[in-house]
Amino acid sequence: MQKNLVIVESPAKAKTIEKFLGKDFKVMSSYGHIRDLKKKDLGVDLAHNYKPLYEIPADKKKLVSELKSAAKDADIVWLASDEDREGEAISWHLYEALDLKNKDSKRIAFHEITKNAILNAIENPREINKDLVDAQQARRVLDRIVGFEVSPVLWKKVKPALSAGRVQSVAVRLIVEREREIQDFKTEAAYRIQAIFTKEENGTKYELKAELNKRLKTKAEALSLLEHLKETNSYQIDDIVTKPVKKSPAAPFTTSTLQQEAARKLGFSVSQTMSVAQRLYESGKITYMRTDSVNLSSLAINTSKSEIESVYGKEYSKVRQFSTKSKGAQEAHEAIRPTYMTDSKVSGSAQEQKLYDLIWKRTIASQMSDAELERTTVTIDIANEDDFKFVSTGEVLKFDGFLRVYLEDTDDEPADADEESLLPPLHLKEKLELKESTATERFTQRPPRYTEASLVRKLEELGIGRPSTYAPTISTIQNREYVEKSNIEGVSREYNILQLKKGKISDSTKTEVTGADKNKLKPTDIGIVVNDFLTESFPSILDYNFTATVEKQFDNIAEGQEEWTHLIDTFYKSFHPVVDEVMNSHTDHKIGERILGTDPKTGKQISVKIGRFGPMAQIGTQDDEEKPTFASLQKNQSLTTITLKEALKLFELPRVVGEYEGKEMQVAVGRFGPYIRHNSKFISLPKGYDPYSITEEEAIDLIEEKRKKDSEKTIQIFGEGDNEIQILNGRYGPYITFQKNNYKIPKGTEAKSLTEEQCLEIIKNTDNTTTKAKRGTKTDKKPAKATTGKKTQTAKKQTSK
DNA sequence: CAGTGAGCGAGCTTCCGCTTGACTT
Repeated sequence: MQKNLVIVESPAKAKTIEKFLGKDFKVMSSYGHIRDLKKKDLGVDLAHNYKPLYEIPADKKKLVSELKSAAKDADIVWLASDEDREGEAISWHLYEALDLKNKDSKRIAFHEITKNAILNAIENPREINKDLVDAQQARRVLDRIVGFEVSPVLWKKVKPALSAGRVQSVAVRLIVEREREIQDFKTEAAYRIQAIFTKEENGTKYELKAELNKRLKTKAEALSLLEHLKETNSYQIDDIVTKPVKKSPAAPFTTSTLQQEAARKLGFSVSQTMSVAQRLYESGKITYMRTDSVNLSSLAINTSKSEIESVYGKEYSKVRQFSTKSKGAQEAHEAIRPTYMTDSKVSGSAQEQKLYDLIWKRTIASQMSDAELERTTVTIDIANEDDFKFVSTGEVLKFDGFLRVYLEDTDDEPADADEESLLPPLHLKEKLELKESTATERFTQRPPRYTEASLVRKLEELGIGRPSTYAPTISTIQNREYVEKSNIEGVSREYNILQLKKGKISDSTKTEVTGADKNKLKPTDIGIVVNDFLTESFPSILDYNFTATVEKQFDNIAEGQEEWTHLIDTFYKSFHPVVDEVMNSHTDHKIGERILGTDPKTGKQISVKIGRFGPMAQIGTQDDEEKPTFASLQKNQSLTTITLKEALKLFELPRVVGEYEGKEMQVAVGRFGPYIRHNSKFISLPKGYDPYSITEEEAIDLIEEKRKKDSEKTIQIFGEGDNEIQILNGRYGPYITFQKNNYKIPKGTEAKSLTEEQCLEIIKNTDNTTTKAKRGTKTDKKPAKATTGKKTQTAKKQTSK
């Protein structure tokens, strides 16, 4: 019907653009890429100069045929995907897949979604930039070759179904190396000397807090200083310096900075931030949320300016243009900002409102004046002492500027620096009285573990990964069980305090908790083993600069200075032989194996390594006549640190603790912790019970307790065996369970009064296709917990035998 | 949902970057 077909990447964008263009234009969306390398095998024809073998993925077939027929009907097809490497490739794939050779098709691009920008783009169409497309093909093919050649090496050498890649493997490396730094970190103690001085002026008493200009290494030094203070007790203000300080607002949000601030200020996970932002974007409240640009459109700058001037006054406004400094940024979009700067609040869920508020404030603040402070530094001289002085600083806010709206948080661990505050009136050469002085033993801080958001920041800094992949990458390395979010309990540590007060020096000890961590990324044994293997075998790929180096070469291709196949050829010729060599290299021990010693009972070798189901210990070797025996490591144990004694203990389980009702009670540790098995039922051991020492009586009590709880859970039971219908009390209220399916009880129905017939009715009326479909997708998808994958594997094995 | 695990078979797993979807016990 319409003469013109415009194709953009995102449906939300299509909707807005259609409004601007009027009825001669139909706007459709490609939903990102429409073609990709073959899903199976390498997808690159090595024998024919690395020809990429493209296919339309199954879930895109319908869309592509719709686009194709719409293109057929149109006079002109406008390819309006983003103006970056990936966007250019999307246009080219559309051109090829929709068969636009004999059609009038034009490539256009716009950075802002405004009527002017779009009309301007339509007046200035161009050809598809094949060099840029080739740069994308090089990127795509390189990633495929790396991923699909290195992963199989891991399957063979470490464990099936593992993965390696240009981005994920480096992300894991960062986390492993940080953990090593933490392990190797040696804390150093030093004494921090603080003092409180007093003075009087016009009948008012003032206090002044100050700190010694140096920390003292030993207790003896600290003590001798306090002794000196006690003896001389004479202090005078030596210097007062006041200077203005300016603070400037941070740039508007990119994907990465939004993820960081939402984590710090709102406690959102990286993926949570993205899905909330997606909803805000789809409802037209914010601009696109996957961007590496800090640029604001002139419209946004102007509306911010008038908003600031009307709400806060002219002196709060300062127009700023930010420039992107992150490596490899492609800047196809604007920064993340509110669509309408005049809306300081929006409707929606609590999360949406909070995230929007953050985005609004950050954007507004970025267009506001600097905050102006006055910082005063006072130096206090100690009589008969040349090396040491006390120093006190105070800050006065002269003009709040952008601070009125927004201050960026930092990731730094809470430092023990005092908050800088207002100083009392002070004069040069003035004498002060010492009220007290305290020497506190302080320790250097170990490096922090990465959070999801700080890992994203590091990856961005290294130019690794893209806004659209930060969240998925973090999921991948956790799904593969290379890293996990851990809660680490701290240990308590003593520290020493010396205090001079009223002419006496006291010495006391206090304790503090140190090393605790919550929700931080920590490598697993598999992560450590895989990382060490990869960094040794493929050092160039694991190099932190690998991406940055190849990005430069992609740029050369984009500028037409190099053939993309030439780059890939050079890479492959040096890379592939290494893969072959590593794959075929024979080692007499498995990757990551540690030999701990010999079993005192049998004299056989005890070792630990990664097995098919994760880290395990084993007695004996495959060369022994008898088969070796195995035991999984427990959750809190690690391949790298487990001792012979701890390993031997693992083989004491499962253990029979006794009998109850004529059936054995067996204790063991499973995936969900220690449990008792009795009459083929499982009962978890609550905290405080040790599977190695639990007694028969304790076990019986726990079984009885569990039975009591279960009976409270059950409301009614009908039938028996396969026809058993249970009405249970669940987390979300009562529900019916029948043949391993759960059914909702209609609102307003009393669960207790249901009859068997009514239950069957509910079961019959529940749309079974949806529950089945749900189950289908669940197994199709990546196993959320690794168990589904393992289950099918073992099941297959058994049937084949 | 808690067991498993060292060699005949057969075939599976895997990358990075663009996009959104359909779900609730």
